[in-house]
Amino acid sequence: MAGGQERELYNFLFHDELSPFFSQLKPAATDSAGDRHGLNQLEPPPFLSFTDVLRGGPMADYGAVARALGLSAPPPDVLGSGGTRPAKELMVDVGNAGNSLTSPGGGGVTNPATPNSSISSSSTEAAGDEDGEKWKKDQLKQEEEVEKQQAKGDEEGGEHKSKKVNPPRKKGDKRPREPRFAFVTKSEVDNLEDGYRWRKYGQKAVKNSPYPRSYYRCTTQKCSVKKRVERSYLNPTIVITTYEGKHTHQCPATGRGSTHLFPPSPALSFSQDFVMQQIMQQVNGNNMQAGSINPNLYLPPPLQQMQFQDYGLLQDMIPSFSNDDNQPRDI
DNA sequence: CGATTTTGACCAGCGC
DNA sequence: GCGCTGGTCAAAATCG
Repeated sequence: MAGGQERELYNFLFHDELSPFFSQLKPAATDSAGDRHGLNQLEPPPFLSFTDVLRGGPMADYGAVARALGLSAPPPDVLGSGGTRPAKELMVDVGNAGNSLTSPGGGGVTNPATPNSSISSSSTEAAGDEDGEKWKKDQLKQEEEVEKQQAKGDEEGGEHKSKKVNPPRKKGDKRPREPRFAFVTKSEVDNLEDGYRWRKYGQKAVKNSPYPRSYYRCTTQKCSVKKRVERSYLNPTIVITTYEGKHTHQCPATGRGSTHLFPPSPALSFSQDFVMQQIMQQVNGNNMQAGSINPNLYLPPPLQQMQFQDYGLLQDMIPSFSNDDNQPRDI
């Protein structure tokens, strides 16, 4: 991967789509006076461990987020501080993080004790209990429908090749969203190497943006993880990668002697795997013993994370991400 | 030749 | 109801 060392990575945790995230950026935010909202403003508070972050830690409330982002009261030393950060991360739970791909009771690879699970509950709550209930109902309903459809399909003798036959959903049946995680990455390349293999299945123009959004699916059979990749139109060096779903397999990269010493533990969600990989890259770059790092206990200083739990909040926050002026290129 | 990408069309959800 | 938009499909094109 070309941009491995040349990027700043921002991971966010928030609800709902990323699209409005950048599409609503105001160009005006890029003027020089707006520097205080630049990416370099994203100086999170001290150290957050993954556990902290994923459990809805210190960044969970708007005030903290806003402060950290310099929306209202930026820390005086945020600009250009920490000159040698190879990467910054903010992790965004982009949606139904509470609904693990592995269905409740489905066992699967989900470890109920994973930080991810913790996020989900808190973020789901943040999203609103009603929605949560609704989703559960929808899912149950959909499962029933799917079963019916499958039974019917079997009787009728298989797949007919009309479009849109795959999702046998009824009108009004909302498709349940997978847990989603967005990573905002400063990178030259769109398709960031995350160890998995992806096949592009679509591309759409993004409203208010000259840059298209690409849709990828994990090429591994039976793995339904998807990701979307788009660029910020205000800051083309920023790539927003949104992962949806959970890998049901090990990371191919780790299977063939990748430099990441992290085992693709099924206990970690794919997103965490990814974050871990990013961390390990950073860690390795800092002459640290990757194998000695416990992801739950240690977050390398170069990686600083924030968690946002409210989509509306994100929208408010976005302008602070839009301005790339005088962004520190601390590579 | 299989895998992947491109691209236009289709569909669903949502706001007005 | 209509139009807009996001997401997906699938045939064709391209790549390795």
